[in-house]
Amino acid sequence: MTTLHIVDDDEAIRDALGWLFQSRNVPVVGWPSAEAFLESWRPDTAGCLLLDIRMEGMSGLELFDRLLAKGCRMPVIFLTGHGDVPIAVGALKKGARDFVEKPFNDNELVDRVIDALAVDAEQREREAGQAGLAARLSTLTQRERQVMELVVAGRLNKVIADELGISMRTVEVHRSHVFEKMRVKTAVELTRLLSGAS
Amino acid sequence: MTTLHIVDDDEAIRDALGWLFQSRNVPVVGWPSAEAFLESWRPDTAGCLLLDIRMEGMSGLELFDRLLAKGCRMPVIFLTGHGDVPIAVGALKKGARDFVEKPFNDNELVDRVIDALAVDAEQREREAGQAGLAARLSTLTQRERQVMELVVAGRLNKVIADELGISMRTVEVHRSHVFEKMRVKTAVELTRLLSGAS
DNA sequence: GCGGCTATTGTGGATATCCGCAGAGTCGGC
DNA sequence: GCCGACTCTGCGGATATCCACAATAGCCGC
Repeated sequence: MTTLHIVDDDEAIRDALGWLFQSRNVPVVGWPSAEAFLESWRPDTAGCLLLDIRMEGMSGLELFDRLLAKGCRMPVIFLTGHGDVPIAVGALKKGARDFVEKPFNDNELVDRVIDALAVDAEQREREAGQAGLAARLSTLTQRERQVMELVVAGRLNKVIADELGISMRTVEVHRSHVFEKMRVKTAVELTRLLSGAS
Repeated sequence: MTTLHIVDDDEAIRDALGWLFQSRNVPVVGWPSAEAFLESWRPDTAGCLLLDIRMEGMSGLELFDRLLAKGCRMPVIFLTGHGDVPIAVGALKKGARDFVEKPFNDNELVDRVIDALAVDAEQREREAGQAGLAARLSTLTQRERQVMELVVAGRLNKVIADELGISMRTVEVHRSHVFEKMRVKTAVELTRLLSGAS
C-alpha cells in the first residue's frame, strides 16, 4: 500500500489523523503546509492526498491547482471545517476525489482513503505500461512511424507502398522493424497495443 | 440543439428560466414535478436536465437516483436555494454534471447548460455507433463469436484451429463470415472496431 | 574517410490468408 | 420428412505476409 499524505497546518489534527490511519495500517506522512508538500512533490510521488482547505499561507485549493498544473494526478480528498457549496463543487469538477466536512466519520474517511490509494496504484500501473509503450514508440524512425500508422489503419502493404510512393519490399522492411521494436508479432497485436486494449 | 428539461415545482421559476433560455435559443420544456418528468422519460429522451432539489413530492435528488437506475445518462445540473455540502458532493460523485446555488449568474448557467447539451449530443452519437456495432455483433453465431475473439486477440488461424479443435479451413470460413457480418475487410479493422477506436 | 544509422529496392522462397467449389452431419421448425 | 441454419472439412489456387540474402545511397559523427 502506498502512502497517505496529510497536509494540515494544525499539528494536533495531523497527529490525530496519523493515529487513525496508522491504526488501520495506512502509511501516513504529515505536512505542516501546502508549501512544504508542493516543494517536496515529485512526479513519482505515489499515494493520495488529504488536504485541509483553510491553512496559513497557501490554501489547500491553491495547492491542488498548482499540483494539477504540474501534472499531478494523485487522488485528492479535501477536508474542511467551513463547508461552502461552490468551493466543493469547483473542487470536485476540477477532479478532486472527495470533499469531506468536519466533523467526519472515521470509518468512512478511512474507507475513502483506502479507495483513493487503490485508484492511485491502479493508475500508476496503467501509466507505467504507457511509459514503456512510449519508450518503444520513440525508438521508431519517421518512416517506420508512418508505416506503422497505415498498418494500424488496416491498409494492406501494397496500398501503403502506393500511398508513400515506395516499393512493397521497403514497406515490408519497415513493417518488420516496427513489429520488432514494438515487440509484437502481428498487426492485430500492434493495433491492440496502440488502442490501449489489454 | 436538443432540449433543456427544467424540473421545478415553482411555476414562476420555470417561467423565468424558460424566458432566459429561450432568449438564448435553447429549446426548453418545463415540468412541474419530478413525478411528471419521470413518467414521461424514455431512454431516447435527449438533452439535459435542470433539476430543483427541494420540491413537493419527490425531490430532485430522488428523481436523479431513479433516472440513474433506469439507465438515464442525460447530463444533470442541480439548482438549489439551500446549499448543503454533503448533498452537493454526493450528487456530483453520483455523476451529476453541476450543482448551482441560487441566486445564480444567468450567463454562467446558460453556458453550463449549453455545454451539457453538447455533451449529451456527443454521447448519443457515440452510443448510436455502439448500437450499430452491437446489432452486427448479435448476428454472429456462437462459433463465429469465439473465432472473432481469438482473431482480435492476435492469434493466427492455425492456432485458433488448434485451440478450438477444428480444422484451419473451418476457422477460415467462420473468420470470413465474421468479416462479412461486421463489414470489415481485415483483422486490424475488426480490432479497431471492437476497441472503440475510430 | 570509415563506420553506423536510415531508407531504399530486388530475388526467391516459406507461410498465412482469402475464397470458390463441393460435400457432409446436426438440429429445430413447419 | 424436408428445409434452413449452423458447423465442419477438403482441395486448389490467388494474394498477402514474413524473411534471409544482397546491394545502393545519403547523412552524420568520430
